[in-house]
Amino acid sequence: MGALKLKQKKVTFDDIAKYTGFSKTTISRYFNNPDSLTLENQEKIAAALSALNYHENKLAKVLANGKSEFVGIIVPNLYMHYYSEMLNRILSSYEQYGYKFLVFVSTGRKEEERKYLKELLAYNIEGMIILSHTIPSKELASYNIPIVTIEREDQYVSSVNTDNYMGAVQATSLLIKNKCDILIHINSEFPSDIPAYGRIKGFLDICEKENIRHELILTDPGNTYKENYDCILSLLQDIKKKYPNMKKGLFMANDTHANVLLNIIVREYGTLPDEFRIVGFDNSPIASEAIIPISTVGQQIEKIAAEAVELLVEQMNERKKRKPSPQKGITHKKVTPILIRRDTTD
Amino acid sequence: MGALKLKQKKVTFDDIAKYTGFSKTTISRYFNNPDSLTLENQEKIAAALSALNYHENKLAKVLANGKSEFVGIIVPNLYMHYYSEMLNRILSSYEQYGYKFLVFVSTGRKEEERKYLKELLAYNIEGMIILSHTIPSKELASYNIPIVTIEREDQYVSSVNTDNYMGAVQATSLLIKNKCDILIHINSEFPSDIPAYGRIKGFLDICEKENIRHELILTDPGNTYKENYDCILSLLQDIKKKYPNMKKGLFMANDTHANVLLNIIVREYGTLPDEFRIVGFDNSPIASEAIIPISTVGQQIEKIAAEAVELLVEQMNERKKRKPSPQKGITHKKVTPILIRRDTTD
DNA sequence: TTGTACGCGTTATCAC
DNA sequence: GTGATAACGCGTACAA
Repeated sequence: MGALKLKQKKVTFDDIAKYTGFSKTTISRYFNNPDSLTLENQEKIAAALSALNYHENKLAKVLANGKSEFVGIIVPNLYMHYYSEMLNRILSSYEQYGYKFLVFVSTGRKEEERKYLKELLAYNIEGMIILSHTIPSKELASYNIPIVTIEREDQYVSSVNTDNYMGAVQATSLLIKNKCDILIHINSEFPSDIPAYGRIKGFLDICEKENIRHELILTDPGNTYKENYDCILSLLQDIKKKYPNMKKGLFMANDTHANVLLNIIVREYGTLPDEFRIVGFDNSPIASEAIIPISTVGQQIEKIAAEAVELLVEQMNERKKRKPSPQKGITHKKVTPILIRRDTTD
Repeated sequence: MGALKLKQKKVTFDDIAKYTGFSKTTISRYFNNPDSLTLENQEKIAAALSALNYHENKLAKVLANGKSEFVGIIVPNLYMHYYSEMLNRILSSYEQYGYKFLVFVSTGRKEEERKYLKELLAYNIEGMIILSHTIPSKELASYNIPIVTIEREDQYVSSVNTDNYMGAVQATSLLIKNKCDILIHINSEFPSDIPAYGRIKGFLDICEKENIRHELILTDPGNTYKENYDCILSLLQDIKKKYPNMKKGLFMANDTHANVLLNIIVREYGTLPDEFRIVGFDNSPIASEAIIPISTVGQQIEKIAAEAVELLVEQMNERKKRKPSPQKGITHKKVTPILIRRDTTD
């Protein structure tokens, strides 16, 4: 062989062992149980490590002890601030727990998402956090691995969700306090088993309880700004005709829609007339960046992420100890949102 | 042992081998070179796989053949739309290339980021994509592993960047065509070796070439909306005093700042007076969601991500073939941005 | 076309 | 406190 390093062979415990005169076992112990070595020998090994420029190989470690320190994540997308911020917070938990995250973005197609799950399992992930809505929780549960979902259907798995019902109650109550004559909630149609349905229920319950005139509008406003705009513009025209001379309290499904509505109104009136009060949902950046800062129901993304990771870590630790594992029941946590009053309400 | 599965031992090639009467090798071939088996035997093995409910173990595979199919990513944050959208596109390349992504969010601290790099290397990643600015490219290059950076200092590594200079040229030219009397570029101070510096240079070059009166304002407008607002409000007041009765063309560093500026003006005047023309940068959602849709220089995030992944894949493939590898020189790609005219310019 | 034997780099289980 | 040796699950010469 020539002089130059042709293969860049990696330094292993074996090399360290030969170099120091110890056995591989002792080198392993240096990392996993250093106190069992004499200080002198610890130093010898430490010197060898830097002399040989050793780099650890976690894959070999995983194969030997089964602990990959991997967590899988599947998010629906990253263009919605809610998801990217949630991912941000989840990833940041590395500092605290040391888990590494394998991240997939869903296309919404079941078959592809199953491929993701298969890949994740092939890498011995210890658990996963699912935000995508594609695979039913029953199927997720069948994988028999620690799972926590966030803000999605969660009948058969552990989850952390915003208390959407309470959020809607807060928003609706604020509009009532604003002395609105008619309350309108604009949202999309979706099944009653996903957490966001609580927003609709909360709105209806409070309106009925307080005996306030109200209307629920369920429609699909599309995915682009233009589609949102056209849809909400047409809704607003109907509303103005239907409820003239009444103070209208508009509870929008999210801040993006609230902003569209606000823009339409401000472009027409030059300002937000007293006749309209608006509350959004999420406290995404657009709510504060809007031409008139939007009152909104603030999801506590940081807290949700923290609780989700904590819950998952608990389950993963559980699994490392017990053998038969007493099938600890699933846990559903709720995080209460915070009403943020800005300038689209009194 | 009791009757219940206490350990959930995983099915391995050995189990399949015993079940079918073949050797492990043949099972391995079934996956990696199926054509070398008779069709009959392929079916036998396929049957065994589902009978025993086999699940592949990629970690073992990696340990044996060295190909982890892992790519590491370090992003500065995910609250900026630019980064989350870029991550989105990069992750989506899984469909095309099959690489799995280990994602870290930088805290900006060098020591911690080195820990991330160490972790990534410990898992035998085949390459990495770096968006964070923390570690100098010289140090990155020393890791001696395929690397592509995006929109950051890139002297010693391959990279894909927006052609910031051309973007600035387009924005500035648009303001000139709008017959502005004075052109102002508001940006932050940063070193001249990062790509974004091209925005400043492009602005200055065109203004001087066209002999247009101009001013460059370098300042740190802070990280929150409030800080942005206060800073830009004060800047605007100065500008109005300094250039009364002149048509002012304002080229902002990004759409977020452009939106803040726009909001300040619209709140004061009720609209955007002809006296002000505004161009942002990035084409982030806020540009189209603003009270008046903002003209901007659109970064082609999807294209940048695609080029970055392609470049990285090339390098990773290169490395799989050659032994001494002729140290293929580093590559710097530039993607031209697209000027998007909306309503804050004529 | 199929099988044998060993290597990948670490941990676990016993010994001493 | 330290060391042999056998896993962990799969790939790959080499042989047959």
